[in-house]
Amino acid sequence: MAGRTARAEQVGATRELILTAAERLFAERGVYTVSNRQVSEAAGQGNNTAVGYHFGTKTDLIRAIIRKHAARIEEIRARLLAATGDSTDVRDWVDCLVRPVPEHLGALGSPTWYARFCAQVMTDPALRRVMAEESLSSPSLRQIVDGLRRCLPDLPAEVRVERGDMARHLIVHVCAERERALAEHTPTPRSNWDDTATGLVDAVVGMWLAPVTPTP
Amino acid sequence: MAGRTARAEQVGATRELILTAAERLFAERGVYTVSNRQVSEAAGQGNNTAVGYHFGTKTDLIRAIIRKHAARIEEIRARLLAATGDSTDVRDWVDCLVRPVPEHLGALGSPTWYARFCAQVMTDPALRRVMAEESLSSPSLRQIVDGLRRCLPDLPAEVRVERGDMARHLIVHVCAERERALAEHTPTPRSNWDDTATGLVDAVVGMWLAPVTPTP
DNA sequence: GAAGAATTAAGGCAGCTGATTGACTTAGCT
DNA sequence: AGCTAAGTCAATCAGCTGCCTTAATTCTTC
Repeated sequence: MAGRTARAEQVGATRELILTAAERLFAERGVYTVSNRQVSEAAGQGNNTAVGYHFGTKTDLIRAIIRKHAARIEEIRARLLAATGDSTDVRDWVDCLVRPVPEHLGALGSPTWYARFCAQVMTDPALRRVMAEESLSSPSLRQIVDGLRRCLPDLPAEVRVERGDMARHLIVHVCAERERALAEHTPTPRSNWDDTATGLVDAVVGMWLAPVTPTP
Repeated sequence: MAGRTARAEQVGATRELILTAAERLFAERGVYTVSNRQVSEAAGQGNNTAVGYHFGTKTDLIRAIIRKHAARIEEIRARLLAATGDSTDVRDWVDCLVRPVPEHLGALGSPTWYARFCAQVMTDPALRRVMAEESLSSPSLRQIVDGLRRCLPDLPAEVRVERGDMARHLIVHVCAERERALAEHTPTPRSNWDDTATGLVDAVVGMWLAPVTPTP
């Protein structure tokens, strides 16, 4: 099993090239306007069908991109979760919920494409299922939901899921917006990903603590 | 000019059929997976190229769909704006910002497709420009931004634009989410569009009033 | 070291796309 | 009534798509 280096490494490198090229093209031009051929070419593969060979369909490729980042993000979330313990401060749990994504983007170094990619996948009527499946497989997310529920026992269950959805959308789209601004050299409200996360946490905490107007 | 009825009415009806069919297909299957041909057929036009004839490119068709709804939404916003006057209550201005969209969707009657359509257009790297152009042409939106600024004079300018962006994304995606749930007969957090708007306003007001953590 | 498998390359195929074109139908004007 | 122009239809075009097939290359394993 010592001989797995040479070949397997080459294959892994090719896969990585394809994943990176795909993520970039998808983010910049849109998931549906970019063909598997173009991805293969952009990855430097003379092979027309490199994507098909290594990943299968475009949906499989997208799933692979998500998984690649999910691992890192999950690590960060687990770390923050450990630090939070059994806090009863809403902000601690919102930190766990919000910070992993911008922190991951910051760690990637400029420029990044993943947030714009995610925003598209989350919004597309066909692809949103893929993203949902991959997200649901994270046990740490469930822990955060539980933690928030314990902090806010009086909040009606429907409002909790409503505001959870809002937070999800907010995280992804604010990061995507900043990513786009960076790519286009447009001014951004915050000067780095860490401050972006802070602004996001401020807003999400405010949202979550907001009083609920009763509806008849 | 009295004789404009017969022919012009037919044409207007055909255009309307195409717009409705396109909006529905785009929302359900995705803007890029639906071809102009399929739109023409779904609109009952034996003509392959009805979309091209009446609207031009797909982008032009999308712009026409946006304009069609924008007029109604603008009316509602103007009405709410008049009622708000020169209030100094944040919630009044957030009402003006948030309620037009869900109220418009409610007035359309179930099922609707526009919110899902908008979510896609807003997120796509190429189409987002179209949506931005159409939105910027609304003077009443600028009034609301001004009103909010007067209510929150101590909020840093960057945080104001940041939270304005957040509100924009929240409105569209929460409405899209509810629309999707209605279409799939999945339970929704709120039982009608009016309550959805209330939940959205609660959250956006909380977000806007949230304290700002200083960043070095 | 040679047989064999995995990977990459290259070309070809049917199907669909947007866009153009010309023929046909119908409304509105004189 | 007859002409013009707008609207509708159907066929066609080149270009691109995903997918399949067939070499060529490279590494593994016996």
